[in-house]
Amino acid sequence: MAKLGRRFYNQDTNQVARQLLGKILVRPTAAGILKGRIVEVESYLGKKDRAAHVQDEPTERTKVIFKKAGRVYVYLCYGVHWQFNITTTKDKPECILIRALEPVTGSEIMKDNRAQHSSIERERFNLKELTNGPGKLCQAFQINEDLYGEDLVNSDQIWINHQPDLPVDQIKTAARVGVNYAGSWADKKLRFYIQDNDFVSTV
DNA sequence: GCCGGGATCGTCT
DNA sequence: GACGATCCCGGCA
Repeated sequence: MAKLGRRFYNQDTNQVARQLLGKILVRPTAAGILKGRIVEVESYLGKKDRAAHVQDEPTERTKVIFKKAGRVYVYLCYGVHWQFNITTTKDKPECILIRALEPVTGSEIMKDNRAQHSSIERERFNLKELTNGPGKLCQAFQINEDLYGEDLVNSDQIWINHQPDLPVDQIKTAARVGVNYAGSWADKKLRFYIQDNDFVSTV
């Protein structure tokens, strides 16, 4: 299955967000290859978006968002959890947070990875708990600061494979999670997820 | 089952 | 010096 190219990431951010649903994230690791179907994402729309990280000028943390589309933006949340984002649109500092995946290949390795980061015993993880949240999927897929700035178009460490676009009636929209402080931007329907999918973090 | 709070630290004010 | 784009555990029902 073909790797998504620059043109895909260079579209309008909400368009990329919708089209990412159903696509396959591929992550080769030392223990084996991991694949997951993207089932939930959020758009962050640049300087005007009060929930977004970008300010007027790039900072050490946010500089990759200002570069060309299709790069990996990772950051540490609450001092504990990594969050995985993909940059879009070559002219705007916008990105998409990947909030949930459905395991496709390598779920036993994902279980190892999750157990390594937590005090929970390996056998207590069921399939659903491996990747149904932004911090969880980063544990399962070994996504951390090492991948900051990786180019999904050229990287051999992480990329996304094409799949047919989903029918629009399977895509649900909602307010984003955890951004109540963002004033009028808190209520905007910038979260997109696959209807009735078991791996979506919250409905 | 549901709810409340603690962990933990990089980033920006 | 304050604050999260979260996760997990414990307490209570």
